[in-house]
Amino acid sequence: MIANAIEPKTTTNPQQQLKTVQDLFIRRWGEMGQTWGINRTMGEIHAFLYITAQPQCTDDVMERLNISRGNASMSLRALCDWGIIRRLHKRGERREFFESLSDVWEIFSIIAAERKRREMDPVLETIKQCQKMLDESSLGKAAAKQEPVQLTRQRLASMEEFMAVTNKIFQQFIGNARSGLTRVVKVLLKAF
Amino acid sequence: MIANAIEPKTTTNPQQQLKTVQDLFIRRWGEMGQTWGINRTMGEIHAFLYITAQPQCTDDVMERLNISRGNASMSLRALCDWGIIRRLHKRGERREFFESLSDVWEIFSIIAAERKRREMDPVLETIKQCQKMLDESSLGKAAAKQEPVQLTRQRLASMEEFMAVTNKIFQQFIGNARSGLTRVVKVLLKAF
DNA sequence: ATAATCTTTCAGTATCTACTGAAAGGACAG
DNA sequence: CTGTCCTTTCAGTAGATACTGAAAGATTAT
Repeated sequence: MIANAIEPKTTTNPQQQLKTVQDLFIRRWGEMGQTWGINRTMGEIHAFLYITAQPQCTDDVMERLNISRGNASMSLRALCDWGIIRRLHKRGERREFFESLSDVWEIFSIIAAERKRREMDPVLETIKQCQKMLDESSLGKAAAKQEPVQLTRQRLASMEEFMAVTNKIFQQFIGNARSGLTRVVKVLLKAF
Repeated sequence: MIANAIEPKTTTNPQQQLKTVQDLFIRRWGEMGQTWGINRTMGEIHAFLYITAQPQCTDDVMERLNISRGNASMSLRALCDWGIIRRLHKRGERREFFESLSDVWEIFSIIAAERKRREMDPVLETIKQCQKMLDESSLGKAAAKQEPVQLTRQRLASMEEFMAVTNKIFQQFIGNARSGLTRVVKVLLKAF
């Protein structure tokens, strides 16, 4: 509230500067969100809650990001469903507030887990199904030996191996969310 | 070409079965592609080239996936630009053929590298810029100590640490594409 | 040169996704 | 119960993205 009167080094006031910085972050985070299964607006809302590090209500969000009430409501709910922000009731306040999880690693881990479930798991399942449909007992011995079948089976096998291994990495990461990223990385960096 | 005449175990013929299996894989891979910065059609084309493991020409792609010439042409070019499929000239053939990279780990590594470049790098840069705009020399000592500023600076710092570390992991993975995933994973699995 | 074969481009269109604003739905206060 | 304050829902619309098909551009054969 109190403007810093004697401060020759800057021309813009600190309040304004803080807002500018936050907006910078918000915009970038929103862009990034788009490619993470979270759309721009959801990304921006999350960024706003994260970067301010203070509970905000629906109107705060609407004002800051210039979005409609409906959009704010739906996006906030979606973020709650993801689990990367939380509802918060303030004593004596009628309206609801929202805050972001503070632990970045936890946030990332939640998103990673969801993406694994929605994207990788179905592919792995499909690959297994495909392999069954191409084995000898399904096709017959002679047919199973034809070149096109063999080639496809090989490709399926390589892909399965890759996915299985990637899945394990994900699980390790997700499972170790609490211990932070540092440990994982130390191990990795030492190994190479 | 030669149908397997005496094969009591299956009712559908092997050719048909192979196609069905491939289509299953193609559809799933296409869906997954959407969330990887590659749209459904591009994903499907890549899946088709990968799973058949044989060079295919533009008309093959159009026919198999029921898409227009224009779409096929543009998507194939985009996949070439990504570097996950390659053009291939056949002796005495006028038209061009395409084939997928065969090494899954290499494919993944190319995509990961591109995503890091397009998504993570800009965010890291923005964070650094934000931090500069909030340090004492920009805001003045008194202003820099205000609570909202402190909170934002903390959040920026946590995020930077996280991103820096994630970046390193990516680089390790990308840099070790040739050696395969297995090595990375063995290290990880042992560590926990 | 002309024709034949294949590829690329792009304006127009279809399809999908995100957003708005107004109306309906709680929840609490008096 | 009635009014106030806040949230949610959703039909309609705006905006973004993907796709088509036809025309123009290349390349090789004759």
